[in-house]
Amino acid sequence: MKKISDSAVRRLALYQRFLQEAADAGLDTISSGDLAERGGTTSAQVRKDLSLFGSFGKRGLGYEVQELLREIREILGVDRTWKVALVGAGKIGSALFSYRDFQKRGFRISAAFDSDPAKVGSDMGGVTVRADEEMDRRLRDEGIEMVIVAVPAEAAQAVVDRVVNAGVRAILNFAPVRLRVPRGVALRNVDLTLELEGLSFALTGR
Amino acid sequence: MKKISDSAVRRLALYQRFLQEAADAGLDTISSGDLAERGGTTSAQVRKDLSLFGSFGKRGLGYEVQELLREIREILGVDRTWKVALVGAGKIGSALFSYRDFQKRGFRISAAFDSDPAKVGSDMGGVTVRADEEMDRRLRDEGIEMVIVAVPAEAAQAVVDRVVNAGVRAILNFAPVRLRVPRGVALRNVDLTLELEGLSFALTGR
DNA sequence: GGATGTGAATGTCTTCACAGCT
DNA sequence: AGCTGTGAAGACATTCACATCC
Repeated sequence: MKKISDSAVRRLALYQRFLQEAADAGLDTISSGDLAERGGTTSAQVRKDLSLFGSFGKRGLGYEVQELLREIREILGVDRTWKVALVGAGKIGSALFSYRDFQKRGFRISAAFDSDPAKVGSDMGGVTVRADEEMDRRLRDEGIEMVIVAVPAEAAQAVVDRVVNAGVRAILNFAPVRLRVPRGVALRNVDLTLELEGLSFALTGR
Repeated sequence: MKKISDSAVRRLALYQRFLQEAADAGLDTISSGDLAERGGTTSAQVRKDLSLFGSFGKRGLGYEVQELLREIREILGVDRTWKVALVGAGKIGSALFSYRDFQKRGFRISAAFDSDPAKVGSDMGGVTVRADEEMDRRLRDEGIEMVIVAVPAEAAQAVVDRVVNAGVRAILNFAPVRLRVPRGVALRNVDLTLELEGLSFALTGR
């Protein structure tokens, strides 16, 4: 098991998206140059990325769209459905819950939890918001594989500890804190304020 | 104007957050080691990052919390308020609108636009959602400096073209597309599905 | 003594350039 | 002829290690 950089994985996910578009447009083959252009990278980068996993192209021709799409989906593990739970049914949480793309791409949010009694029991598109206390048990019982954390910063670490303890090994965190997870648990952060601060820096220019 | 890497900027924004916490906790000085520990990096990295902008520490002592905080806020350009507009008042858009941290960190969303007549005219915490057609003029008139794009993927590029044309030079994009912007315009993408796909890859392990 | 600031060393990622297939 | 696959080169980022200063 080679070590694949985070940026390579991101690009693969992008290629997948472009390949899907190309497939929808009825294209049969696509070259590394085509993929590169759409992804804002170079053809060499595309070929290097793909070569990490095998040789999928035909020299002189390019890549067969359907075949490469299938390969990349398998590599990314998105050739199946993932069971996802949402912790925190506030504004961001509910927005994520009804985010169409998740469903479309095979990420099924089949459980939701909140510590606010006012929210517990409410229905979110077929899924009932459950009490915080039920979380640990239900995560296991329902075989949840990924958790989206959308709770206040102060609560996030405690939630994550419990989630990890319940056997979940992938976490997408929206709370603006640096979380600690054991080795072997995948963690991605979406830090909205950080992004705006990055823009601020770019405008301030230094 | 040196070239500063994206990751360095991200880390600076993190240090800023930790410094704020340290300040709130009443600490006077902090060492690169302390900052590193909280930020999941190394003390050498912290010092390198800071050294890109100057020498803020005292040997043998560390950094004076208040002073370093002030410096970093100035470097990032967050020692002021930014005028932000939101385009797309759907689920994600409205969630972002009421995201407390933006306000708290000096990002004031003072305008919102949507193309859906049903949403136009509605009030979002003191800001009235305006029609899409009014966007270009209002962006200029209100001196908007950053725009958050939360529209469907198909609409995003057109929105961005107009926004750039209206003089905005910083864009935070939530639509799952690769946008084209002219040089000189800062663009950050928050691609939620991409993040989940990254987790999927991590779990699938290859 | 203790922590910074920084050149040098190392490691990682990207780009180049071309041999090798189709 | 065209485009892939890939070593080698180059660029970039991180880590080391130590002289420097408080």
